[in-house]
This record gives sequence, C-alpha cells and structure tokens, in this order.
Amino acid sequence: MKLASWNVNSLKVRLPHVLDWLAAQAPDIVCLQEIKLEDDKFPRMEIEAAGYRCAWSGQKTYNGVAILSRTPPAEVASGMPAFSDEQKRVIAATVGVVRVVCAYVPNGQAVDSEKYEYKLKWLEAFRLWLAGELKIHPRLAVLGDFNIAPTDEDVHDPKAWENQVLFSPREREAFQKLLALGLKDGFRLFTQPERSFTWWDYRLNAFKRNLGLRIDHILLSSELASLCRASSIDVAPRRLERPSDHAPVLAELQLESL
DNA sequence: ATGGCTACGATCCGTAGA
Repeated sequence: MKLASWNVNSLKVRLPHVLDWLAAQAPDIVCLQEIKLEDDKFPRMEIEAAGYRCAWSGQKTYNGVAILSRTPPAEVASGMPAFSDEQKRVIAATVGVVRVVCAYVPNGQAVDSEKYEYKLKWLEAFRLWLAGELKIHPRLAVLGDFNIAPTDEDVHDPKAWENQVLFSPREREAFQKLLALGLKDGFRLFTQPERSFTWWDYRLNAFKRNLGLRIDHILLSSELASLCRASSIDVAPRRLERPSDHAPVLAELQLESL
C-alpha cells in the first residue's frame, strides 16, 4: 500500500498536476493540503473518474484538506473535537485497516507573531488528540504539511534558519513531542539522499538551487512503522510549469500479513 | 536592498504562505 501527502497550494489550479500524478504514481491513499476550495467546489467527479474516492473539509481561499483513496474512506471526521477552529486543517478517515489523519499545521508566520502562538497551541491540541486516536487506532498514519523542519538535515542552511519560523526550537520541540507519542518519521526509517526537501520558495530560483526545507511528513505508529518498506520524496511535480511549491512525500507499507 | 514568487479576492494593491 502506497501512502502519500502533498500540499497542492490550490486544488483548483493544481488539479491537472494531481490527476497526472495519480496516474503516474498510482498511490492507494493521498492526503492533500491547502486545497483552498469551498466544499461545493471540490472536484469530486474528476477525481472519481481517476479511480479515487474522496473525503474533504474545505474553506474559501485558505487551508482545506482532503483524503483520496482507492477504496472508500470510512468513519470520516474533520477537525479536533476539543479544539474548536474555523480553519479547516484536519480530516481523518479509515481506509482498509489503516486510520489516516491528514493535517495542515499552521504556518506560524514569524516567531514573535500571534500566528506563531496559535501554531504552538494548535500543535499541543493536535498532540493531545493524537494520543487518544493512537489508543483507539494502533494502525495510525499521520500525513501532512507540518510546517516544521525537524532537524538540521532538513534545512538547506540551518545557520540562516536558526530561530526562524518553521525551524525554531519551540516548533522542533513540539514536533519531537508528537514523535514521543510513539510515532515514527517514515522518511527517516531509511537511508536518504542528503539535502532531501519537500518545499522550496517560489522566489530566488530556490528549487533549481535546492534551497529547500523538509516540512511535509508521514508519521507512522509503531505497528505501521514496522511494516514500512520504503519512503521517498517525488520532486518531479515541482519541475512542472506552474507547480505547487511543495513536492509529494510517499511511504510504502506491506500490509499483506494483516 | 528586508525584496525576490504565487494564489486569491479585491480591484490594478493587500494578505498570506513558508
């Protein structure tokens, strides 16, 4: 089973890229972030025609998340019950034997901003909610744009990014606390190329120069981590005309034994 | 030089992203 996460930065603009990518990679489950669509504008027909069923939680202009899967997503839930939020950042669904959480963690804007405090509060609520979800669903996969580069390896220039949003100590600590729930960073279960990133600024030719960050992640519960056979970042969509600024991250699970 | 792109919804610039 192939799982993927991709911040598409507007599903309206990126739908052709998404459809091409589904055909090229044939993932079983895809979590999308920043779809930036109201619910009634979701391109359900086009995605179903490509062989996927969908669950989504959208809003106008900002945020919005979706889960696409070959088999229909069941027990769909959006948001976190104990954290009321206008912003559509979380959707969860059961696909086969796996519980999937798709998350778009707040960006945080700048370390001295209100949005940064909101990000940290959001992450603490997320941690508490995931702790409960893990107890109910031992086969849990948490995919999304975390807007946190966990370690120096995940940043093209750690010195320059020191104390900046996306890499500040409090954010990285919040990320480690998610891992402390018993989740594993799927990408780091394997030896990976140096300078592996999932996001590159649109400016400064950042992609061509590989000036990126690894901020999109697939976190796996212990049970799923033990079944994970590969993980990678597909940079091909970032090379296309009018790309998302994020590339998809993938993980493969061997579930036949279940 | 505190910018540089891109998407969006508002108009022909401001907000937000990361």
